[in-house]
Amino acid sequence: MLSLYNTMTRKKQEFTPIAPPFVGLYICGPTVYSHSHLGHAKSYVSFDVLVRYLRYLDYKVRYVQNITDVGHLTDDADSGEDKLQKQAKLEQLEPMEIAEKYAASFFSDMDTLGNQRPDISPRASGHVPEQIELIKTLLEKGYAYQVGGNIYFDVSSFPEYGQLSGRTGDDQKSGMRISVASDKRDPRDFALWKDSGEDHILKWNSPWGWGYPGWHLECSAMAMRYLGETIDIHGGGLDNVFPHHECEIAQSKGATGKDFVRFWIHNNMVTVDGRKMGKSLGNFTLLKDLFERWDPMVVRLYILRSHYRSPLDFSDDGLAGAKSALERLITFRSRLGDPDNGIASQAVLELVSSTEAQFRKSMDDDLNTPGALAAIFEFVRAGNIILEGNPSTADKSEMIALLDNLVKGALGIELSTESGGGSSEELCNILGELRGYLRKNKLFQEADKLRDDLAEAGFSVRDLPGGFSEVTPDL
RNA sequence: GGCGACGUGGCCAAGUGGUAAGGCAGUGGACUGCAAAUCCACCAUUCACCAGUUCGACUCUGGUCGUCGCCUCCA
Repeated sequence: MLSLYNTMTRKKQEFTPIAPPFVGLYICGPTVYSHSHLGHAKSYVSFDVLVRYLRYLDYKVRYVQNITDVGHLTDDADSGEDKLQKQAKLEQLEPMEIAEKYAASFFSDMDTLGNQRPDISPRASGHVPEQIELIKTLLEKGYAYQVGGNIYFDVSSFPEYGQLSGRTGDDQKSGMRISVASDKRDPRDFALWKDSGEDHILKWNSPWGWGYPGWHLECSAMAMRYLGETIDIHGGGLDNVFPHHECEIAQSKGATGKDFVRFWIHNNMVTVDGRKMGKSLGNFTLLKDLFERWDPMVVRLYILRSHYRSPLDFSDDGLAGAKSALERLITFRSRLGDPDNGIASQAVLELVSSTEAQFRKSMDDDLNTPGALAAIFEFVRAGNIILEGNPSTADKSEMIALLDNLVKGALGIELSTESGGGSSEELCNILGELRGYLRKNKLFQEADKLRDDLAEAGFSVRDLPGGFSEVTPDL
């Protein structure tokens, strides 16, 4: 039975959906005004594994993840510049060109990491009517008030505010940097709709004049549109708990009178030298840059080697460790060869089923991927021992199926052996044969020169029994 | 200042009230022409520190120190 840590209750709870086998899942997506960084990778890999594991458990998941393409402000809630508009000015493009460009970049990076696409990727800009409707309802019910062209949510009207984060918003004393907007009744109140003013490019017409929706509103509107008024799971980064998710709850429950979310799931942050990696700190590593130095699956494994609720401190040593670990998995997979039919031996069937049980036990415990990986590595050791004894192809196929199911299926780690494509594979075979020939004729100096040269070019050589050498490209 | 999380071997990282998974790195051995891969063995009497509860705590309670996050857009 899967249990998940619910931020709302601050404990692990058995997960059951409202209407099994269907699960509605909403994850806060990125604001698309720059390329994605490692922080995004950790977040979306974590949630991808949640989706994959739910599907592995045979749930029918609808995975919704928004794209925020309505500019929100660079500063606090009431001043500063629209981020998309700012970037548009910089790149001399339309704001929507910025959104399009970086949304495409985001999807491409996520694909590279092996994340499954969300079932729906709704854009905030495409759901302004829904947001306006939500505001109308909140105004009617007395949860919101209008000041000129601005609409604010009246936090004092919603006593549950603060339940999720344990923060009411009025405990802000010294040390905080908020500058209170003059037209709010209460500093805790937050914008539902903002008057666009003169220089705001992204704007829509509304009953309150030209303007644009508040940041928190889009998630409420889109989540409810596609998943209903009460959704099973809502996730996002830990840094979104307050104020973003707190405000979402207030808006949504205020409007519908129903509980908005049953399970709140939050993943922890990526740090660099112990400091949070963030756009505003300028210490982020772009995924596109990272992928030039590290295989995307190395990055994925690196992320999954720590728990999603723990911070991940980014380091090259860590990546190097993950790379070695991944190579161990890939080597094992390639030793298994191609799958075939047949009945596996009792010993292998037992190994496979105990591995799967161990794997599930860890994953059921709030997606404990480090524990699940430990089960896999124990399996790899046992499997390597079995391979020494020349097992049947049926045995090997059984082990392949397990890897496909757990490592590839549930964790999304691709253990592909061919990365170069057909022609380079053929070339590798020819070079492997050449080294085999040289060794057979005891021309060791020449054979080793070939091996050294290949190593320099990024290929590993392994001598196999039978006089043939295997040449494979490094990760 | 308020709220919250965390502190496990050289590095990373799980974990249970009954005496510490796994990965990386390292050491020794088997295998190899030499390697690589693989296997075997070794690698935390100890889980920040100090009290307390308990027959027994790394795991529960209290305190101390340290690190980090949120309180402003951020995954």
